[in-house]
Amino acid sequence: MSKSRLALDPASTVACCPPLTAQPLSQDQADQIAPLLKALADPVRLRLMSLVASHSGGEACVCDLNDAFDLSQPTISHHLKVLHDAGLLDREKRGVWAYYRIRAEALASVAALVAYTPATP
Amino acid sequence: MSKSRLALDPASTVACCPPLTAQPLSQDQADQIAPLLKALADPVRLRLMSLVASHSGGEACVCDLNDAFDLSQPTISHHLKVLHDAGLLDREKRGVWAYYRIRAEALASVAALVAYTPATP
DNA sequence: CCCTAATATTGATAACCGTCTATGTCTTCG
DNA sequence: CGAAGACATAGACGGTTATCAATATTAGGG
Repeated sequence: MSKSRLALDPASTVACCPPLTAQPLSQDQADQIAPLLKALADPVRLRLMSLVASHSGGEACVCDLNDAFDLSQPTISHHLKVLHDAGLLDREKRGVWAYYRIRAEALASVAALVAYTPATP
Repeated sequence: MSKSRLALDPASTVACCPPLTAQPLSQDQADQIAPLLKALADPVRLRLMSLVASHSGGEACVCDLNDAFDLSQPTISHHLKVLHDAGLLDREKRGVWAYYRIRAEALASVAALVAYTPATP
């Protein structure tokens, strides 16, 4: 099943797919990448991603993230889990704190998908 | 009443937002762009988008799209409506047939969001 | 004018999702 | 050890979604 890409982390197998506009996606390709978009498709999770990404050092502690929202701590924890399970965030526990950081490869997969390659005449 | 077109001023649906990795998204920005991702975040709709985009002439008739799936005609019609309402597809009725085509600006909004602008040291 | 074919809409149902409260698991510190 | 703090997990609940069968709508052809 090796996709012959630069595999930095074995766990993710983050797809995969040619641009939407290049050729019809197979069902398998669509099934692989849809979960990534689904994980992103929530306002809270989008803000979490942007907070993590733009935090100094490229990582953010849950304690910082909780304060940015009017939501309960378990709710934020749930959203972080969704993003982590989708392969969009890495988690590292250091002492009592948990730090999250963007998985650039996963974002790149989405970017490749929605890249608009101009004309199909 | 039928609000089949909610905020369907096309210009307003093509947000909006800086790259995820550039700075924290405001809640308003997140609320604007999340629906686009939500509309995309389904395997059937991803395949519909890619089928439309890669069809000759840049447009596809529903009659062509139905045959590509093992789903009922109303289900495909529903997914096309979701994409249309999100501003991702344009619809044109010609005679008995309905033709859909990609709204490049909407896709570009998503592309801008997930674009990975390298390091924030 | 009806008949047929192409899409859209409606209404129902089962599955899923976001949120909360309550509780569990570690880790550190006194 | 035992208490406190940071985070995760479990379970419940209301709202949303994907799907289908049935029906409505519209357009073109006899």
